[in-house]
Amino acid sequence: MTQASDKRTKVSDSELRKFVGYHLKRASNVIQADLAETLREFDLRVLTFSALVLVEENEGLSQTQLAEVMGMERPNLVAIVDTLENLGLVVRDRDAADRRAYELRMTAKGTSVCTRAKAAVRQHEAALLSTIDEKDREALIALLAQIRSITT
Amino acid sequence: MTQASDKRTKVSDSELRKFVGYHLKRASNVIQADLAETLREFDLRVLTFSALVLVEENEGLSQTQLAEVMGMERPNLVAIVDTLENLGLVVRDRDAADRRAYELRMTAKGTSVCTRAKAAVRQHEAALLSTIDEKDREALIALLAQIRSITT
DNA sequence: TATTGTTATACTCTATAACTATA
DNA sequence: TATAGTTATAGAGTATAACAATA
Repeated sequence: MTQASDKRTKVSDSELRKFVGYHLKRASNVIQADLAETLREFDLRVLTFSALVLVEENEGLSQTQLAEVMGMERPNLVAIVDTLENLGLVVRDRDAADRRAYELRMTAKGTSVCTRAKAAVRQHEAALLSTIDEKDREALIALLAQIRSITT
Repeated sequence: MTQASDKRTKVSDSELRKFVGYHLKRASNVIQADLAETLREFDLRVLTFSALVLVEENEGLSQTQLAEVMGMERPNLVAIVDTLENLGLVVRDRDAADRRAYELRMTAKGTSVCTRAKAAVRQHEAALLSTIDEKDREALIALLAQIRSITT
């Protein structure tokens, strides 16, 4: 029997659809999966890409600062910075004023990869969200930013 | 030195904020964390809660059907159904017509827990999103559903 | 042959506790 | 003592390959 059983009319998720969290997670999964695929050609994951963009925009910041702005714990950042350093995209400079800390800086290659990766992500996201007009996209971002800013 | 260094003006994420995926992930993290906390008193995680609600709405469905509607691979569902069965919330009934498959059914306890958990989630979500009016919340859900439906 | 459920496995993301070296 | 980075570890979520039982 290759086809579905007769009793298998259809599976409904209408109860779950009442919850914003359900929609949020499913939508996030779609975008994250596309994002991960887009970044693969640069040997970047979503988190290493985010970290790279943040270092570029805030050169010299410490790992503690990076962890804070990324909303994650410091230990989880070590492997991310290790990866970026091993790829030759970022360097750890000892902070002369506080020798416990590092100042994270871009390499020339890091800046180049960052620019190209951002362009690729912009392009893929635009294609993926092409059915949503500019006004709705801005409204969506505003609502998501509002949710994110909830302290809990 | 307890306070921040002078050079630490502020860390900016304005570059990342250009991407919908960034906002989506951060917002999703906030809601999922609250959801997980809400479900803890019922010994449920986000995925076991989702599965429980889906079994209640579609009694007799198979694990393959459940995996499909949840958007995940079959192997990952085994532990979820195991957990629900161990909690006494769901039972695996052998399908008489196809003895390879199970029909997933609610227990009385499962129905009771499901009803109370859904109420708790509704309540926590309403409180969390209280600053977003009904119209915006519906617009948000519509946009998220549209993104989710992208096949990729 | 193909499908259902399963085991084994691996990768990613997230979190906490405890260590080291500096401050 | 307190902080920056680190190690070790654990819990979740997700994915693929391969197997036994059944179709």
